[in-house]
This record gives sequence, C-alpha cells and structure tokens, in this order.
Amino acid sequence: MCRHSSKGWLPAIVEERKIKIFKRGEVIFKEGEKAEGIYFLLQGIVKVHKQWGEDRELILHFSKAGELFGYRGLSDDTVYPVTATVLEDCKTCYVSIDFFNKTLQANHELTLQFLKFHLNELRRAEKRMRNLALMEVKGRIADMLLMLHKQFGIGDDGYIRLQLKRQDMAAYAGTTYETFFRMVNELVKEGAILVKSKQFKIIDKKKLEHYDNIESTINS
Amino acid sequence: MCRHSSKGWLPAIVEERKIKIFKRGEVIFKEGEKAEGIYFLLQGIVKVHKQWGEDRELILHFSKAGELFGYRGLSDDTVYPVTATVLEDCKTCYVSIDFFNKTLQANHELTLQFLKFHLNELRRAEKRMRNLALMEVKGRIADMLLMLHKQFGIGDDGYIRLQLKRQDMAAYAGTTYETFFRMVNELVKEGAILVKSKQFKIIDKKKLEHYDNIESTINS
DNA sequence: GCAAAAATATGATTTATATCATATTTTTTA
DNA sequence: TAAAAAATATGATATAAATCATATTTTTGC
Repeated sequence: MCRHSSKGWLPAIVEERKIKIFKRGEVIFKEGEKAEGIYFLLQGIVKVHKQWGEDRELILHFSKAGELFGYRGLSDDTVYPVTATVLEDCKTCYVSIDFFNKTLQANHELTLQFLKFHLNELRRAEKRMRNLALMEVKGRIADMLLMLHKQFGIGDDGYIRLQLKRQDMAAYAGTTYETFFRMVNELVKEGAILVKSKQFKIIDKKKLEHYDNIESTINS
Repeated sequence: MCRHSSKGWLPAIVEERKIKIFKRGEVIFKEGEKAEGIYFLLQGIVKVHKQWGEDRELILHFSKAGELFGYRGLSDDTVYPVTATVLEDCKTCYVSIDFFNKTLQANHELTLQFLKFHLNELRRAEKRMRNLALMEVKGRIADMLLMLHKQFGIGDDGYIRLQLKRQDMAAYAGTTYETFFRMVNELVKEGAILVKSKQFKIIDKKKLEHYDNIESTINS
C-alpha cells in the first residue's frame, strides 16, 4: 500500500523510506509541531488524538498494522493538527513529506487512491461530528464498539481483538471515564455486550445498532 | 475553479456542465439519495447538513458563490452522506459524478488540488469534532462567529456579510435555539459582539478567541 | 393589507452528564 | 516480591444545557 500505486518509482521509495520503532507510551508526533513525515504502521497500535487543555482529549482514531497516519502535507498548514501516541509497541515505515509530495506529483494513480481514502475519512468525520452533537453518550459508545468490531475483528472467543484502557474508550466516545463506566454497565445489563477485564464482546448487534438510530424524543 | 486545472479538456467540460437554479428552501440533494453530481455555486447561499431523526440537524458548513459542494464520488459509498438546502436563491453549475471522475482521471493537477481541498476539510472537521466533544457551547458559538467573519467577510458597517436564522446558527454550533439565544445575550453583555436583528458584528475578537482556548477547569 | 405562519424572546423546570470523593484492584517497577 | 503507581469501580453532588411553556414580533402568502 505504501507503494501500491507506483511504477519505476519503487526504487526511490525503497531508498527514501526509514524504519522507525516506538515503544508504548511514546509520542510519535505532537499537535502543533512542524509536520515532517507520513507514517505507515507495520506493527502495533497507535491512537491519533487532539488535545484540549492539560488533561482532556478526543481520540480521532486508532490505527493498526497496515494503516497510514500522520499525513498533512499539501494542506495549507504545515504543523500536525493531531497527536499520535503509541498504545502497543510499534514498527513504522516513514517517509518525509517532501518526498511523499514528490511521489504524489509523479503518480497519478496513487493520488487518486489517496484522495479516495481521505474522502472516506471525511465522511466518517462528518458522521461523528453529528453523533457528538446530537447523539446521546450511550449511542456513541455503541457506535464505537461496532466500529472497533469492524476495524479490529474478533478472536475465536468472540471478543474484539483490541484491548484498550477504559479511559481511551471514553476519550474516543467523547465522554468521561465515569460516564463510560456507567453506560457500559447498562449495556451489559441490557444484554447487548459482555465484558471481561479489558475485553469486550458484542452479543446483540441489533441492540447496539438501535442506539445509532434512536431519536432523542424516544426514551426507553 | 470548476476548470482551474485542465487543458484540452475544457471543451468537454463546457459541453457537459449544466446550469441549475434553485429557490430558497429547496433541497438540492438529500442524505441517503443516490449521489449523482457535483455542484459549483455561482450565486446564492447553501447549507450542507446532516439530519438526525425528524427535527434535529447539525450544519456542517455554509457555501457561498465560488465554492464547491456535494461531491462524494470515488468514495466507497454512492449515496449522499449529507443534505444540501438553499438558504438564498442560487445558481449552480452541475456536472455528473461520472464525468467528474473521468475529469479527475485525466487531470492530475486537478486531482492534487482536489486532494488538498479535502485534506483541509478533514482538518477542519477534526477540529470541530474536538470542539463538539470538549468545548462548551459558548466557545463553539464564538468559534462560529469567527469562522463566519472569515468566510463571508464584513460590510462597511462592520457586520458579517451573511444573515442567518438563529435556528441555523444554533444548528451549526451544535446546540438548541434557546441556549444559543442565551449565550448570544451573554456575549453581547460581555461586549464581545453586537447584534442587530439578523446581523452580527464582532467588536472584541480577542474575547471570542479566548473562548477558543479557555480550559474547562477555568470558570469566569 | 391582513391573516396565518414562522421566527424570536425569555422564564421555569428537568435531565443527562460532568465533577468530586474514595475504595479497591491491577499493573508496573525497583 | 514488595511498594508505588496506575487503572478501575461506584456512590453522591453539581451543573451546563435541553426541554417545556408562553408571549411577542416579524415575515410570508393570498
């Protein structure tokens, strides 16, 4: 994918790319820093988030092996608008923004793919904006669980193949740890999900999807 | 801009484009409908919004003459993820998605421009997501006023060159009409803005920007 | 130009969710 | 493996913002 749409350009990429390793807890880049490169995740888990004040954050997405993060070249602003923090030790393939821009310049097909990717991201972001503005917290948590299920898949035991801290889950759903805790309790009582320490399992998808469609005027 | 980056392709565009006229209140396209084309606004004002249930909405942005809206081709989903409604009578230049995709295919420079545009949109969306999740309502209203000021400019009298209904302003800020009303009163009392019927004027930009940075732990 | 509809104003009340406080369990590290 | 630190659990309380209710003003259509 890092090269998925080039041709005679491949040797240049192999030449330019660098492998970088990061440990859990490390910050790969920080909101406000000058944007220098784009990363392709070969291994591990990263969270991409925006901060607010000292101790509040909204997590924008989680990246797993095979995914791309950190690109903001081309755009008018040249600083990272987000922070990337390692959740599970990772290995990344890095190229500088300059080189990546040159690559885009030279590879029309890659540019189209890249555009397509970002159009999808934009649609997801717009949907989440609506959810944050209009949906209740429980719905956003339901939505997150469905998203994690889709993105990370499930193991043999049916549990989602990703173990997050509750604080991070809350920060993705746009709520506090305490509210997250209470809503999860309710979802368990309602028989929608099962929780075993850091593991989450969806047992009634319909019930979760229901929260996606419920209108604020209906209370139940 | 509709052609800003083509060459021998121009005649084809002139051939394919259609001028469409819409009146205030008309829906140009609706969330969930099959996406058929892309619009370039020649005249008027359009709001692009997402709906929730029967009567709740979040406005994603306002478009004025010279701006583009409605494109979702290339992306995996082929339905409009948003609704476009006319706020002021408008004249649009329309091309089908099929033709636009062909145009992208044939014009690398246009594709790059288009990518750049959407990268910026994505950054804006991510910032707004954070605001909706973590900022208080008054801050989001302050933010909106600064945005409108920037996008639409001001007239000789210093008032923003766009007259919206309060309900629409509230729907952009992600709140209800009543809360919007109260917060605007406070901003007026604080001497940050001036309001004359549908006209808004920023008189203390610093004060508005302050709400953009204030942390939830500071109350004043 | 007048009636009907829509938009605006504003107080009172409710509610969802954040904040605070504290106990317990789990994980890390020295 | 013990001590310290971090994460989790959970009740009590506070509060921002939504909802409800109603009056007034403005706009629109006939």
